[in-house]
Amino acid sequence: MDFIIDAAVKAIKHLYQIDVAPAAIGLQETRKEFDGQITIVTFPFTKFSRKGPEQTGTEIGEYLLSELKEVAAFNVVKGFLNISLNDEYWIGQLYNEILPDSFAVAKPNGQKVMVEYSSPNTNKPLHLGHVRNNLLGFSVAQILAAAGYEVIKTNLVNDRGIHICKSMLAWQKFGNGETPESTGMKGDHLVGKYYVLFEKELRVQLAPILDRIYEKNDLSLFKEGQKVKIEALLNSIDKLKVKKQTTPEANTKAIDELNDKIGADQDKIKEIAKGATQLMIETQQMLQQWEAGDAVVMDLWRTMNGWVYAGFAETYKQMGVDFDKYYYESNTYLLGKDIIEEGLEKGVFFKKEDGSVWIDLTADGLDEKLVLRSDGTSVYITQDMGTAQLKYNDYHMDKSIYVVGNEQDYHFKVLFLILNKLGKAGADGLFHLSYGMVDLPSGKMKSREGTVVDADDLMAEMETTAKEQTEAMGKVDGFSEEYKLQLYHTIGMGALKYFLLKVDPKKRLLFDPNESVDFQGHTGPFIQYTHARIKSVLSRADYNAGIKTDIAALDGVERDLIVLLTQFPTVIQDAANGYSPAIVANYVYELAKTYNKFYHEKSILQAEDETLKQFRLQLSASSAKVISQGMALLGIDVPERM
RNA sequence: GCACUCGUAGCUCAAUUGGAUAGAGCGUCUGACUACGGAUCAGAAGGUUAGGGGUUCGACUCCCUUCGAGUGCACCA
Repeated sequence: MDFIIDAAVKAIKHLYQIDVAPAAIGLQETRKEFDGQITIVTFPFTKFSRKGPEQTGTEIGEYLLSELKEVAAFNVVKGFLNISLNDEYWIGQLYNEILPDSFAVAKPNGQKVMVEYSSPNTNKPLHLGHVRNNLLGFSVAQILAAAGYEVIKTNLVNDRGIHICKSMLAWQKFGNGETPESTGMKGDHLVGKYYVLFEKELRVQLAPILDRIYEKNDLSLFKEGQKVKIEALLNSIDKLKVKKQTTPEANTKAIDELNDKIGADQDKIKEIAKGATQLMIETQQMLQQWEAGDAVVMDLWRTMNGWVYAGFAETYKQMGVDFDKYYYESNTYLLGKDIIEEGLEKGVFFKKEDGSVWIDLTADGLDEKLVLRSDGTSVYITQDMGTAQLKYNDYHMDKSIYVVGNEQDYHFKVLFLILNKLGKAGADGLFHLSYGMVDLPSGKMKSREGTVVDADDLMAEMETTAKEQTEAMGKVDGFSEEYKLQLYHTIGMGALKYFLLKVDPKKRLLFDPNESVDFQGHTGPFIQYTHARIKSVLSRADYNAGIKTDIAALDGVERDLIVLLTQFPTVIQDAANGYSPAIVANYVYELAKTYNKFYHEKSILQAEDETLKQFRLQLSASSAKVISQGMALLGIDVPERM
């Protein structure tokens, strides 16, 4: 559409003697209720023309009509100049742009981008939240690649730390030597089982300790500093309880708030008290042994992580995601200390009396943030600084995307700010793709309350539902068993992936496990069905992509379809710029819907003459191609038959 | 308490980043060719865009404010 923008710039120069930037010409699609395909908003130019928006629009319109052979007509409604391009132009678009294999294949833009996603902990299986993360990360990587970037997909595996030790300890104590082989369980689920067992046992051990705190006021188990904290919390709780009693019962809101605060304080006490359980003491010891490289612990760690990796590999395969590079925290958790030195020298960080190192971000509207403990060990953000440096050293990428939930917004704000202040190469290209949590109707998923939706279970259920739906429609007669299995997977995953990706990543997402994901309407299977139907028509016809037919005029739906198809490359760029698969998802749906309308209104195989038939076949084939490519950007396959 | 994010039809989501009479799907109701696949298509009903104020030729979009929801505020990761 650049030629219209250029012409509009010339029109304004010619008519009003003003130079406007091409970007100032806001082209948009003409809304369905008006004639035309392209619209220019003329309000911004009235200050140059010193005329009303209608007259300005008319003047520009007349200029375009006389200067551009592609412009067939125009009309002006208020400040909107609606332009109709002639059918010859649109038909030319189909043959010269859309039909060739080069359509929507971006030239390499010479830029490298890293997309880090998934990044699981190795102590339990993946759940629905991870599914959103994985699908988003994979799709964004596909979109960026289609937009011309060289993409590196990475997975930063959190394979060490206290949570893995919990699973390890529980297995040691209660496992009786169980293995994935001996139980037939998937490795990640087996390890997760022991994590749950750990938490269960921990609660048992915690009860008497809490009893001593609340009932007997006995704090002898705790160190001085902890005692002070607990006493302060107990005090706070007492005050809140008094306040609660003096609050009228009718004021339910105030009561709820007080209860929340009491609950929060009690949780804090619980956290401290956990540290006094035998189980946590042993877990801490195990972590120290791990850090010291104790042979037995290391061996167990390697074994159990191995189980988990085998399990994850299966889940990733089902999900259809993959990675170019794995980073492991066991290798990176000590990184970042040299950056601390560097920051101190540059005066970006400062050291407190106890030896801890901080950065003052109050000038940027944030807080003071600890970057190194007083004992000289790293914290989370120290590692991340080091890992960012490591990644950059490995790839020298222009951009680096972190696909991480929005609960870590603050962390990444701080991390990027620090790297910027340190003047690190690549710091400008850092981006946190922050996505919303997946909520259940009951609220947030909580592993402790057993309300998590397991990724493997979910995918299996989707396949089962796909099978039931397909069989109920009696459409699988004559399909081989092998093809059917493949098909159920394609449809089930298509429904799930589309459901999760059609929503703007930033927004939180509601998932109701009791209400199965739809297969009709604005869904993946709807789009897959459209594709299969086109393929069915094509296979019945002697379709030839090469023949250029001589169509004189287009009908409304046909033109709409071509207009939509021409937008595909722009959609890819927009989605890449916004890191949003939702843009692609909504576009492909719009395309499928428009195709279905065309399909119902126009006969293809029984077209009036052979020329028209070939043309409609070409239009159909183009639609199938774009649907298939668009869905591939979402990581969704489209079947030939379903 | 402080900070950030969000609030659009009964439900789940759009709205070309400040543009036209706010659009889809599900659900509800009505209808569709003896032709290419009915997981489809056509139509109806459904809205004070949470409330109020402001900026603008123009506001779902930007600013202020009230209400409501979520998240974050560890020498955890």
